Parts: sequence; structure tokens; C-alpha cells
Amino acid sequence: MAIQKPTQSELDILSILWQKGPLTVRDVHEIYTRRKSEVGYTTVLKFMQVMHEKGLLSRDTTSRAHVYETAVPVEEMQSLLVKEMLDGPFLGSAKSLVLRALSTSPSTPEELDEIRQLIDQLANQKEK
Amino acid sequence: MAIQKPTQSELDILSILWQKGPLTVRDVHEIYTRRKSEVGYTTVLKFMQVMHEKGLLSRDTTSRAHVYETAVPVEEMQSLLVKEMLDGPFLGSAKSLVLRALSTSPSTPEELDEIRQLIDQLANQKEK
DNA sequence: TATAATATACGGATAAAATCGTATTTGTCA
DNA sequence: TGACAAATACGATTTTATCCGTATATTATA
Repeated sequence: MAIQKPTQSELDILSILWQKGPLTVRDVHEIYTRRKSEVGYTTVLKFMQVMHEKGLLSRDTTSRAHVYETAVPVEEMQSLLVKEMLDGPFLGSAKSLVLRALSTSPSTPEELDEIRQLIDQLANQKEK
Repeated sequence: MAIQKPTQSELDILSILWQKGPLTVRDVHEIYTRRKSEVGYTTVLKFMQVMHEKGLLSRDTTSRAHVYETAVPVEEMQSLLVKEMLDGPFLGSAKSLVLRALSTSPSTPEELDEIRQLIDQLANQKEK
């Protein structure tokens, strides 16, 4: 079954865990509050409990403060979101998505080089 | 003031209008229903009225069936969304966003070439 | 010009998401 | 071991988004 789209808050929490690895609720709450908005500790706790029920997070309950980690591969979520963007505001144009991505986040020459290689690789695949 | 993020339904309607140009509520309803889910005509009408109030759409009321068009540039919305993706599930990596974009939507060799030029251009800018 | 067809306007119901308060549990250490 | 600190569990409430019914207005035409 295909993964289903999380809510905004869920995605925010997932992103923290993808970036930082397994964390306690307290840690997530701290980062969430810093990045997004002031919300109560129990708000974040509740989110994470619900996400656990939904299968978005797994948790280790051996110590008192449970340690949560994501149960969905980041790549899968990335694909889902890119698909939605392409179906939606990017009107099917991967090119314009690439353009926006590159102009929004200033890349280093090294990064640009890596991306170039990526494109060469895709172009070669096509040839065969 | 920065543009603010529309709801999912609003984004769906905006996307239709970006793609097709100015349309009546009836037209939008038809496309929306075909692409997304069956909803009543007045549901879409209400959405569009609210969007008009919010300044997301403008409308021409000279004929009986009002004709709506988007009041936000698609580029601006694209930037906003890319920024969010980079802050979120793409963890700051424009490279992985480009990778997903290209692997999700199979591009033609011509398109790949255009993208390559884009990258060269950006790389040159950096040099100066 | 009366009627049918088709619009908009508008109020509010329903559903989903976000939020928190309070009760309870668990572990620490004085 | 008992009291404090800090965690989870759980049941609402609040807010936001989605959705539609009904009243009213407009236009074409029989």
C-alpha cells in the first residue's frame, strides 16, 4: 500500500527525526519549538503518540523517556512530495522544479558538479 | 509582505488556473472533480469566493458566470514550496531535490540538455 | 412575460488538525 | 522509603479546513 501524506505538523516532526536521528519527545519538542512555534510539551507528545499509532514512528520504550525514530524512509516521502508538486504547481515540468531548487538554495560549485554528473548519468541511460 | 501558504484545496484550484488560464467556477469544478474527488458545485464555488477574498484569485464579473484567474504568480508559489521542502524533508539538500525531480518525471534528452545549460549558467555566475 | 435553467451569496454543518490540561506512572536520590 | 521531578496516557477543547443546502438573482427563451 502506498504511503499516505502526513499532516504539516507530522511532516515537521518527521523532518526533525530524519535529520537528527532517534530522539526523545523532549528533544523533539525543543527543536520544534525553536524552528516552528511555541507549543506545549504535551502537544508534541500527543503528535508523536498518534504518529506511532499510525505507523509513522517506531519507539523504544525501555528507558523512561521513550526514544522515537521515523518508520518511513525519507526517500519515499521525498518522492511522494515531488510527485505532488509536479502534478500541482509545477505543472508537470521537472525542469522548472530543478530551476527553483537551484535558485532557492545557493549551491557550491562542487554540488553543481555533482548534479551535472547526475544528469550525464541519466542522459546516458536514455541512450541505451 | 510574503505570500502565505494556501490550503491543499486552494493549491489544487490555483494549479488548475495556472495551467488552464482564466475559467468559470463550472469549468474549475469539472476539472477538480475529474482530477481529485467528487465534490458539489457549491463547494468549489465557495472555495473560489474565499480565495477571492483572500486575494488569491481575481475575477471578472461582467458576465453572469464570473471568470476567475490567479492573483499570485506561479513562480512565487513554486519558490515558497521549494523552500519548505528544503527546510523540511530534503534536509537542505538541493541536490537530492533535483535527483528526486529527475527520477520521478522521466525527462527527454532535450530537457536534460536544457537543465545542463542552466547549471553551467549558475556555475559561471559563481565564478565572477 | 412567465418559466426553466443556471448563476451567485451566504450561513452553517461536518470533518480533520492542532492544542492543551490533568491524572497517572516511573524513576531518582536525600 | 517517601517526596520530588519528569515522563506518559488520555480525554477533551479550540481552531481550521472542507463541504453543502437553500435562498436569491440573472439570463435566455417558449
